[in-house]
Amino acid sequence: MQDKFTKILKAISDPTRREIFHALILVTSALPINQIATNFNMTRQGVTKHLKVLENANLVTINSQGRERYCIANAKPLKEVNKWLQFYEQFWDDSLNNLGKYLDES
Amino acid sequence: MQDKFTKILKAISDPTRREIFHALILVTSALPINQIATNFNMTRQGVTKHLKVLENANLVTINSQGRERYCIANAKPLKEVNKWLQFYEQFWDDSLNNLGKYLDES
DNA sequence: TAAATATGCAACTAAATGGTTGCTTATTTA
DNA sequence: TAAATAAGCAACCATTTAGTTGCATATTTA
Repeated sequence: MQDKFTKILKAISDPTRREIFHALILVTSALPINQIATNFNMTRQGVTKHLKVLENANLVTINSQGRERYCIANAKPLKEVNKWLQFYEQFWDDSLNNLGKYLDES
Repeated sequence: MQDKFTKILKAISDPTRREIFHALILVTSALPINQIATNFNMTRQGVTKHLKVLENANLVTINSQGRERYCIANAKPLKEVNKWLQFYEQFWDDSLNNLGKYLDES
């Protein structure tokens, strides 16, 4: 299907998913799907779909407890995005760019 | 349509576009569309479409010179992604998380 | 000026996305 | 045990996406 990194970026490229992820990060604890859904102007199934995408990117972990499914955010995959960005930092930051050139020439 | 930040994330969430962007960053100079297209296993029009998405996210700047259109990469919008990630760093890095807690309690 | 080159534009396609509704199933609770 | 609650699953829909082909246009170059 899609490589892990692409899944992560696709997951966070949707504003609603970023909102869901952010809300889950802030509460720090795990929340049942219904409780998450009530906070969004969308059907439960819509939210469930977004949660599935986040889960697939490992940005959310879901585990069942009785009839409820508790969702908790996991920021770790974002490290990969950060790592990917690091290479480009020298190109957006001119002073770092100069440093890069300096190191190349020495 | 879409907010600027979402456009940036959507632009880099496609592997082909990341490749195009990366190639452009590496050459540092501006390249005509045809020259970019020959390096990808895709029609010129396909590449053009991707370039348009990148241009829309301001990750690529295009300017005409005669019959050619020169494309150059611009990494600056990636700063915004970096900034967005900064908040979540405390949640993926446990030591920072502890620091955060420590600061909260003091 | 005629041929070649670089590109744009439009139409089309298949698949993915973001969302819905309707119904079923499993677990609680009264 | 019956009603209420939490959720899954499937089908559907409109829009976007990633890509194509075909053709027109503008600029070079021979």
